[in-house]
Amino acid sequence: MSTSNFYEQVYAVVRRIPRGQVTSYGRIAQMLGAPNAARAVGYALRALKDKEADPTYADIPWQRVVNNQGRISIVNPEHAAQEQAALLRAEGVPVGDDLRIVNFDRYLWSGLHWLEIDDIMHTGQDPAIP
DNA sequence: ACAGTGACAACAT
DNA sequence: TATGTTGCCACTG
Repeated sequence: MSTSNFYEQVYAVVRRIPRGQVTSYGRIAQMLGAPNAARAVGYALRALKDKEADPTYADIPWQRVVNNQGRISIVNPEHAAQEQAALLRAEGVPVGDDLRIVNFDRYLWSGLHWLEIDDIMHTGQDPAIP
């Protein structure tokens, strides 16, 4: 079971990323008050692959999260990176052949502040947090 | 309890 | 610019 609070917080934030915009693992970590947990954020998204069957996690726009350089970080499986690139392009985010988002700063999501996150996690606004 | 893992990031060459 | 190295953190068996 992986109903860990950290994972759920990551998912709650990712759900808020607007279509056509992106953010980074590190920025999400900062929003959650754990500035050094960027890797853990990536780990949380990686874990989604094992939750595909659960509809609770079916609507998470994981493709909108890239590394701090505006580049897709998935290494394997092979096709995964191309899949993420395709999903982003489909929503208007230009991704170069080098898997880097063109004009990254232009599509960067402003993000959430800790007060908003605290609200989301405590009022049940987020579908995943009953 | 503890060592291993990985969709990171910052820094050093 | 392009690699390589090091620190980090939450989760897993």
